Amino acid sequence: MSQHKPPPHDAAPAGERVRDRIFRTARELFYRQGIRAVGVDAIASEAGTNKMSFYRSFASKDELVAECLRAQEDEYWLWWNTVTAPHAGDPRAQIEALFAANAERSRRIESCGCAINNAAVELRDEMHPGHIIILEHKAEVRRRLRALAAAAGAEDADTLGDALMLLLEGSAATRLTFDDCDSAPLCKASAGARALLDAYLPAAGERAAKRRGAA
Amino acid sequence: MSQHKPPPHDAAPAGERVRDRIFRTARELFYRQGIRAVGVDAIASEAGTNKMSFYRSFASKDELVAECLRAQEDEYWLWWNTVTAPHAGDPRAQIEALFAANAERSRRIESCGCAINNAAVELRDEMHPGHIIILEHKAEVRRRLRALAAAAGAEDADTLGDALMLLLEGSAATRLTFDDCDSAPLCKASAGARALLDAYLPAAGERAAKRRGAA
DNA sequence: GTATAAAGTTACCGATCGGTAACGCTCAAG
DNA sequence: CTTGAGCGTTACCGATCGGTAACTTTATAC
Repeated sequence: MSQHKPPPHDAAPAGERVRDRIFRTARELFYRQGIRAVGVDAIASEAGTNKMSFYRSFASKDELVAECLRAQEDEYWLWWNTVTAPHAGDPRAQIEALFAANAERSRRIESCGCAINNAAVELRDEMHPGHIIILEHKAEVRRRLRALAAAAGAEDADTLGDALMLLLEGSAATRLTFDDCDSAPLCKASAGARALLDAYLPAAGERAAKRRGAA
Repeated sequence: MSQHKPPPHDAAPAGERVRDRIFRTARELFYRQGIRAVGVDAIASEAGTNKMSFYRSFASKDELVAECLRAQEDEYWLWWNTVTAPHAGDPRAQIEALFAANAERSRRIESCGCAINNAAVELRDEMHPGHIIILEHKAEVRRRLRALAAAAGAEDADTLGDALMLLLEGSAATRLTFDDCDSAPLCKASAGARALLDAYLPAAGERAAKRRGAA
């Protein structure tokens, strides 16, 4: 009985602390099965430990949830910045790159839509520590999309930015109800975004006409 | 001790049976607080009765949830048909009417987005009796939007239909995270839909250009 | 008035929930 | 070698969950 754990859990970074294992496991389970559907017992045992170790690392389940949401937000902006960086100075290209990357990511089988939107559905209590994180994150997404629309020279940047956001959020929202990744509605989000950009960016009119004429 | 109940619950249709009261109360609570957040005890007592009467009318909570989803779907198509009927024969007008009515409804303070999408987030278990209802409902929404796009003469009807669906679903999804009804992103869904229609309906090109020129 | 169905009432079940107490082991730093 | 942090283990708590048994009361129909 020298070694009790024949690393039963998927690829764990070397030297990963118990807290990190719990955290990673919790994010995975919350995302795949829902926050309310996963108890702390399930998280702990799936992470190869037990409830006591859980509560040595986290004050409560609610606090863990909030921390998961913060991590989700950080990763999201990291993703956002990575996707847009190659097109610095070209706001339209940045928007199109966001939609392309979003489609690519959302189409993956493991995708269950937007973790933060899903959390918004499950955490209706405004006193939940994760509530404010959700609101602020979505407000920032909106702000950035509107800013991109303005930078691209849109006549009505706020309308364009909001419409783009609806396409993005719609992509995430429909992900759970259309499991065939290759024919889901979200595959058309990029096309929709392009049409919106053509409609709202003054210099894009002729380009759109040309493309339509060629098709 | 002649009368125990001084009608403590909001406007109840005369002669409403206990089962109907429970059902109406459950739909309301599920929608406002979430399905998993509401127990059968809470439903029963909020409906002015108790758990035993609940289980005399419903086989289980899961079956009640499924029945709520079926009712939600019925009401949705009733709404849809009512909104589109005045514009029979004019698919584009029907689409625009759907977006206008959707915005009007979603902007109401009591709105918590799409009950069926919210259920999809909470009921991840594919064995739940409500799961199939959700999938079929969304598939039908998609089918109808694509059909409307085709009837309107869109070059790529499936893409237009799907893009419109993303706008609609995005409107619902963002409802929970933007509580200011008058400035929420969903207020721009109609404008986005119009731009998409202009882009995909061949005869609409000049109309859009004229509108943009006049603006 | 009586039969019958609908609904209220109390008490209970096993399971699970989030969360805690107390103890023992291991391993690395000093 | 000692100390202490980190972690595993077992047992437990009160609350709530979905669901049921058995009995009583009320209202309706004939």
